[in-house]
Amino acid sequence: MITLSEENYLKAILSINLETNEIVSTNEIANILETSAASVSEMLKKLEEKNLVDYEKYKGVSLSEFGEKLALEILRKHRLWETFLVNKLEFSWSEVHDIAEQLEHIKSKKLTNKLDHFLNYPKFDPHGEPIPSKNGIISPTKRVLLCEAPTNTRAIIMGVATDETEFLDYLTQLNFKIGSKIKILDIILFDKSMKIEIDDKIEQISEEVSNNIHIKIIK
Amino acid sequence: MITLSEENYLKAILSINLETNEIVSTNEIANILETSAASVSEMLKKLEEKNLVDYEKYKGVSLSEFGEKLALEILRKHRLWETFLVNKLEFSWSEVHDIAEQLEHIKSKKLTNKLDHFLNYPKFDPHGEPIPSKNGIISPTKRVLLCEAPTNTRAIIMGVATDETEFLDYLTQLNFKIGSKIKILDIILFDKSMKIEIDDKIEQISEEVSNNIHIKIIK
DNA sequence: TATAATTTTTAGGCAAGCCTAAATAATTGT
DNA sequence: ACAATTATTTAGGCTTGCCTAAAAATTATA
Repeated sequence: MITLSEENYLKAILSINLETNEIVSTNEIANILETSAASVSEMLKKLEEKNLVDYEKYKGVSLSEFGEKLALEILRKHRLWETFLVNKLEFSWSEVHDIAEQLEHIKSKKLTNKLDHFLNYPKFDPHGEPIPSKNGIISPTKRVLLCEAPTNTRAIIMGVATDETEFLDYLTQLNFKIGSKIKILDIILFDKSMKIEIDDKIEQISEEVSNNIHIKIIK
Repeated sequence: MITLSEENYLKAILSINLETNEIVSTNEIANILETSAASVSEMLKKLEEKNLVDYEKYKGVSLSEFGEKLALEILRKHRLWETFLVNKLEFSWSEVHDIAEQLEHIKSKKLTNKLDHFLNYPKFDPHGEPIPSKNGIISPTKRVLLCEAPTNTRAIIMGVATDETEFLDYLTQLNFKIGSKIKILDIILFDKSMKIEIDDKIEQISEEVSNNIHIKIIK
């Protein structure tokens, strides 16, 4: 059995490694977990014992195959729960992290998979971070939302962040489709609404809409 | 801050007390928590320190006002999560307990209340146990389901256990309403379907239906 | 009511996970 | 290259929550 602390160490190692792609140092872990380097050293020895990490004293640590599998499961749970909190319980993006931090430790594969199904197999969490699949596959790219792009950006629509019928109907009406090429002509400071060029027409969309459109920037 | 172990002790004391209405003994707690009486003694001292229980050595323990409040919150969370798992994620009644045992320790009042709202303020969990309200009010009666009553029972319909439209429409069609007086005329052994007398008419309903009707037995 | 049986508490220990201080290894700058 | 700095590990201690064995209190029984 893996303890809650061990799970947090694995998660920390994974998240540092996803950022740096390098072997992870004791201090980096200590910073993230807000603990002492001494405690980290101790724990790394235990994780090595359990074959969850590959650790060389004074050199650094990386996840073993098994450790990575577990860490990805925790990350998957974290991001699925965040999605649940925002999409189903109507929490705002900013307040879900601490709760998901607790929920990610709930142990039940069946629960995770049923939650995934209930949420309609989301690919990104409410922060735009990719959700690892059941098999531990994780997209390397953070989603870019239309609302985050600056004026004059040219982009291709990649997906939507919500499946609400009203929203999808509205997109159809605007002729916004996966693959459509758009250009941001203007962003109104007051309400962050956008003037968008699409198919040689100009449409104005609110932030609530641009917030829910996933794009890839081109050129 | 209250620890996970402490929460489990409070919950154990509450559940024993709800059954017996008496001061709770060390051994009873040890049995429920599958731990030693010695450990229980130790913990009771700590809980007393924190004003969570009233404890007299060798005599027994009861929850303080504050301890009871916390224990009811945990019970509320447990039963709300069970309801979520069954009603939303389509778990069966029998497999949710262990998962809810984990979920009940998630700390966020806002989450609990939003979950309650999302579930449409259920009064009973999938096992028919009453769910404590936000203010810690808990109905003293376990729900009785129509499917659990024997032949010849006269009863009044008190509520439904699901809000599915198809189900509610069917009830309307049968003229089953809150307050309707019914009598169980016969229960078919083979499929547990019931012959019910209502308004001088006789209707036959399947177990799936009787399973979802909440009654009060009369006479 | 005195003794036996049971229940509960105390005493002493153990593992997990944290800490600080001290020692050791690795890295950096000259 | 080697001294100074920084990073990491080891040593020794603390708390929480558990354990077993023994002692003390309570309850049951003869």
